[in-house]
Amino acid sequence: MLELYRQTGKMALGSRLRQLSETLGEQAARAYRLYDVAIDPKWFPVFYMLKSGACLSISAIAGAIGHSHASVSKIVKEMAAADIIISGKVPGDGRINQVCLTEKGKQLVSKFLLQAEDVEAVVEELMLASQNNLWEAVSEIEYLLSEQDLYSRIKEKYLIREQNKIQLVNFDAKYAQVFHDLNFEWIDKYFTLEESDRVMLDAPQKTILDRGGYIVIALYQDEPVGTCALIKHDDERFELAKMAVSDDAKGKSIGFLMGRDIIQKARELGAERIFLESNTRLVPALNLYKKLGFARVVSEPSPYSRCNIQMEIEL
Amino acid sequence: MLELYRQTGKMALGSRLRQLSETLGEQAARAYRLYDVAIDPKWFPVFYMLKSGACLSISAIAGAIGHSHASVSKIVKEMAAADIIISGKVPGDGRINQVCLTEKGKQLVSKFLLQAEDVEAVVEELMLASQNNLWEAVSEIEYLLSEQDLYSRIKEKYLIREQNKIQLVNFDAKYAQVFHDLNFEWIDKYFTLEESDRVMLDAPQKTILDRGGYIVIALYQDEPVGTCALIKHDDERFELAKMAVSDDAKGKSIGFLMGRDIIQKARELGAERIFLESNTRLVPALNLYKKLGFARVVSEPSPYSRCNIQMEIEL
DNA sequence: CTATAATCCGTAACTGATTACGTAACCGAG
DNA sequence: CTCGGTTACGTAATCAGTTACGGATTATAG
Repeated sequence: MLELYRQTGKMALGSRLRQLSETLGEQAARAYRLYDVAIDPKWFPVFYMLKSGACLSISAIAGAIGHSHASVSKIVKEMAAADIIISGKVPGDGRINQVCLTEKGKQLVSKFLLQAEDVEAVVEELMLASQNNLWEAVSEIEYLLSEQDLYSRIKEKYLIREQNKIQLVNFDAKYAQVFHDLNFEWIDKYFTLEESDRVMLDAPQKTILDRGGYIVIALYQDEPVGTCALIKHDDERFELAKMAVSDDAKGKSIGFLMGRDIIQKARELGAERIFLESNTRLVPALNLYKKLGFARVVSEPSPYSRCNIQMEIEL
Repeated sequence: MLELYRQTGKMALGSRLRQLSETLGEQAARAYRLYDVAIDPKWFPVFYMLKSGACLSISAIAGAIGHSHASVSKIVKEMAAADIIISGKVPGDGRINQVCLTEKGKQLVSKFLLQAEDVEAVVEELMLASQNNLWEAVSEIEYLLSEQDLYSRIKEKYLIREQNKIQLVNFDAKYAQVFHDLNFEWIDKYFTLEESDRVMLDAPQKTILDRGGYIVIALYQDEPVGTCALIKHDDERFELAKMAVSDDAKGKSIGFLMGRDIIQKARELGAERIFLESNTRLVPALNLYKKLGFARVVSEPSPYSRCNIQMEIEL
């Protein structure tokens, strides 16, 4: 088993912890039988919460010991059957099931504390004999995870890996079909294609590039999955348009990368500002534009009927 | 929850580890969904064992990954249903179910390794950010427990606690009944009471103490639970006899403590050796005598018919 | 050579937790 | 004062493992 851990590496941390906790639990359970305290080890956390004599509600206990309320509910039922605790409604709030130790339960407390003391001492000795304190190590990891959870830490690595799969390349005749299809797809999905769309999608070379514009194609694992165009209106004023990403490749920041590239290109071409036209229905797109630095402006009506918002960025 | 741990102390180590491992497992599972590797996280250990392309038996895998064979059997069934592995009989041994990756399974390996790499990196970073390395801490604890398990470590503490509940006191008239009953009980259980027994049990003062002997009574939580007598035969030669411990109090080394006390007393009385008579059926008793330093001797036949062995210790 | 023990595996039942869901009680705004 | 939303709780189903048991096959001892 140690051999497995050597092979799998730290990925197996979770299952290794589980295994250790099981070993500990099992051996501790054996040891508890030495002391004649008739408490099932799984009752311990609940017992601990009540040992001072206070009465608590099911969910208060659950919250304190980090179990679900359902779990506490079951444990409480068992302990009540063993006559260690008594539970019942409390006048103040009819929903609450209040749980208290019985006399028998209170008598167990001192015995319980003795065995707790012994276990505590043993664990303490194990820690002292270690270079790395397990208890502290767990605390530290818990703290680190509270700052940023494991999921988002892994996701960061994942995103870096994904970004390396993305390449931005210049438009080329071989991407003409993709340029058409990706844009047709989303326009057709949300709106209806207009004549000006058709012209541009059919002949990007003539309508965009030959007029001093620029088109970037995003490749994901060498497959074209995104397009974005920079259309020249005059020497200072360019338009960002025809931003499209295939559904399969959404969520990989491809739009952001293309947008950044377009802005960079506009600067090179000597533009002073870029504007774009969009629709308030396209919330994710608007967020992307905002992230890229575009701000809303009011200006002349668009040639496209689908557009009800304009944004602009000063370079 | 952290509050609970502060209260319960290290006793909760096991459940704390379990909780951490659950958090890790759950978040990792979420993260794994990012990568499109259609492997259930619980399959990972099995997958890891097979990833090199080797074929293994169910129990070989179970042994290597530290699961029960039943668990591996279930996982293998699931993985086979997902077409990741294939299992079947092997000519050599008809009992064995050999498990191998399918082509589809083999294709998953490289993808799997990528995600493993990311998780590995994240966990590694967590460790580096900690003062106490969790991974190493677990290793150290596992090593310490392999030397002496948690159970026997706790038992040691328990025994010390128990020994403090044991007191040895001199015989007194108020213990006459106990002296009689405890000895009667065990003699009657294994053998039949003889006349010489009866005399001694009925009148220990006259037959033992007044003739220069000694009787020790062991108290457990202030209740008499053990007796042992030192009978004077002549100035140099004493006999250890009437060693009895109540069934309730067995397993607490009470016999050993009384024996040691008797030997000490014999030294004080100027004895040169102590002998005892017993029966080979009483194996635990013989072990105790050996532990006290007695060695087997052959000598004159005993006045008690139940005795078939003599032991002696030189002082 | 045969009887017994050991090994390998699968199924079933159990365990200690969880999530899902339904019900009853409470709360706050109209 | 009632009506939707929230809270407290219990029951049921689920989950990932376990132990228990039994059947088939192999190894071993007499």
